[in-house]
Amino acid sequence: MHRGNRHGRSEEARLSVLEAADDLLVEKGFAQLTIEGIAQRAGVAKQTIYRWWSSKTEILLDAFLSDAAEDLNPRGNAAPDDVATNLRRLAWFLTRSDAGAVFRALMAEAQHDPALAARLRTEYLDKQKERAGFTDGALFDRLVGPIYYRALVTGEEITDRFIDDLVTATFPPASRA
Amino acid sequence: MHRGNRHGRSEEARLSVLEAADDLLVEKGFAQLTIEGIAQRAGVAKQTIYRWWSSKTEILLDAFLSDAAEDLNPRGNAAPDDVATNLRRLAWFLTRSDAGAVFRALMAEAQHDPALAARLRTEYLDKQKERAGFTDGALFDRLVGPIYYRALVTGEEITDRFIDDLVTATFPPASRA
Amino acid sequence: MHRGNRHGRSEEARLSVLEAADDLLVEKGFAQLTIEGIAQRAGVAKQTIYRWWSSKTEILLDAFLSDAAEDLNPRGNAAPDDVATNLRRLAWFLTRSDAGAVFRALMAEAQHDPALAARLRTEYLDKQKERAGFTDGALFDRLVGPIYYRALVTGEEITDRFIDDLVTATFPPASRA
Amino acid sequence: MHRGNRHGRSEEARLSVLEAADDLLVEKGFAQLTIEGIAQRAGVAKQTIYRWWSSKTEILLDAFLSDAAEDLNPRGNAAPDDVATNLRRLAWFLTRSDAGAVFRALMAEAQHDPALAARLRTEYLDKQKERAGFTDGALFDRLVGPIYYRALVTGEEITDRFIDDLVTATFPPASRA
DNA sequence: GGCTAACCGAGACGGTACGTCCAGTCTTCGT
DNA sequence: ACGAAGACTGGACGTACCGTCTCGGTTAGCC
Repeated sequence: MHRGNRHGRSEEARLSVLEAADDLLVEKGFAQLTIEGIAQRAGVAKQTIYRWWSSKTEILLDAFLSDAAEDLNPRGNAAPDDVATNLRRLAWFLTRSDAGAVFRALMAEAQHDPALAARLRTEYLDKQKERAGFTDGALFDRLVGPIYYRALVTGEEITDRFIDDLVTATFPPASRA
Repeated sequence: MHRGNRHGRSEEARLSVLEAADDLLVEKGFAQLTIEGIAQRAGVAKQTIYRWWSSKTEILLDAFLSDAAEDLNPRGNAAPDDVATNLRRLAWFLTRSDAGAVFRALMAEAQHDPALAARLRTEYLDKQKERAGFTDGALFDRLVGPIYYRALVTGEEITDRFIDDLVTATFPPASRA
Repeated sequence: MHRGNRHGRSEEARLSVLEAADDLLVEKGFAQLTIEGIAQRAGVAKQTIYRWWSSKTEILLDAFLSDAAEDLNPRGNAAPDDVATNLRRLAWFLTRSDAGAVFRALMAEAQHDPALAARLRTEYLDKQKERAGFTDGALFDRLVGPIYYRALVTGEEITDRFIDDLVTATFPPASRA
Repeated sequence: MHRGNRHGRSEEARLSVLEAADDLLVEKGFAQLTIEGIAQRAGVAKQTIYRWWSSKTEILLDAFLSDAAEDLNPRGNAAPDDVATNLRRLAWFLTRSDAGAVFRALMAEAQHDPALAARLRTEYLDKQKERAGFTDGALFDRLVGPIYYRALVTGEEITDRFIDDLVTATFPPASRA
């Protein structure tokens, strides 16, 4: 593995930064996450971080997009059973996974960082919607909205029952026949 | 109003801190909001702030709870028409009002501050649900979840059409008769 | 001893900074002397240093002027015997004392720092000349110049013989009678 | 001129480094002179500098010795008239020439760099003394010392009058006859 | 005339210190 | 007793250079 030459950046440094950022976020939380801490944990000079990223959120976004997106690939289609399964996966992702912790931190920062908000939407949320196979955006929002609401806002547990009721109410049995 | 006295805290100082915090949040965003900045704008010593609040989020929470909660009082009851009206008010609050900006910032911080999250829930969200007159929490979440989702996550516009469809889907006409 | 209050600066902090700077200069030399190192050795925050001094040379000048000037008070008058004694003291100061090490460092910096050069002249050199009781500046320079030259430039030892010859040549015996 | 060969270093690179160092010293002063700056100005890679010089002072010394020494060749011998002329040339060199600026910077660094001090003495000062034709070192020092003193220490102007008095005092008319 | 060694430029790397900013604590004075 | 003022320790910020390194390109001189 090369480190510092005219071919450009060191992949080794890049990966250890992303991993360190991920780990430290989960360990100490966003507020206690510092560039200096990441550099130290990654065994990398601060300047190397500033050369390639402009802020800690950008590091997290990078880490999130590269190692988390695929975990979340919805499968199946918009049929109710598949929908329920995918919503359960979404709930697990948002509330239980490490990548979800990173996502919550990014979502939080996006509240006062429009550029980050835009990147999160185009590079993650929009792709989620596409992969889920929904043509009706409002319908999609009525399904995932309550999940995000509990995960990000109330913190209330997202039970299977909650998801089943949500799917049933959105696709009433009467309309299935 | 008294300043430097033996009669307890200065109401004048308290109000000018809350106002300064509110203003600076809207002007410069959460990240650029500092205790020192608030103290300077409010014409108050830093120590005075630390004596009564423990962090900038607590100042914001104080400001939010005292001057924004009442704006949001739902009216009417859980009947569909009132529900739609209240959801429209909620959407306006979250996306258009200054208090909404404070709320988004607080929500963001709550992602990595469990104490703040708890206070936001007990002192704001729970009361909202109560005042809205919903006995079924899951039903309430299916209604407001999509609103919060668009306001906090996707940033997509919350149109009247979106709200009407949401209400209609949640209370299908068939079930009204 | 007070530390940080509205009466102004902490004398304790001031003195420990000056002492730390002096010590570190002698121990490690000017190039290895850093503000961070001084702060650490003095048990003081970097900001406290930057609040009162603008550079490491200013700290050294402060230390030099306060603790070294009096050591050098010339005594007697411009009579040859007193002159020789005072020149010996000057030679010892420049080449052997800790304060002399600080002075050499300051002289060095003054080569590319006109403000420092000016302060050194007005606050130290001029006073030296005055205290020595010389009315003829050129005469004074012919006496001390060779001492400084050996101390700062050639590093050659300044022997008693060298000083005696210097005084004899400057005040020829013929002129004494 | 070649770049990339197996016959040793590029004269082109060497000269442009020396010139860049000289120029930058005069322009920005010793403290602001950096290896990176020299490399950039000279259009040369940093590594090329580190391959041939070990520090910025070594570059300056190289530049100084190669382009300044000859300017200073004393002429004539130790006779009073020649001496005065040579002292005037020395004063001009130290206070007015670009090479003098480099020399002052080197002298300054030599205060805390014994190796540099040694090289300056053997490769410049000793040769000066030899070329001046003085057998009595102390006598030489009594002549040049006051010049260096004013140039390096007090910054006071070195007038023709000052030099004439210096020579007269050192070689009293009575002793000439 | 292709090979190859020596030197070149470029520039990324791990580090250290810079000078600044803000956090949170403390002490004193004035009201 | 409280508020204003402001100095203090502490620590992260983002920047500038340090000195080291690896790489690809150029150019002799040799086979």
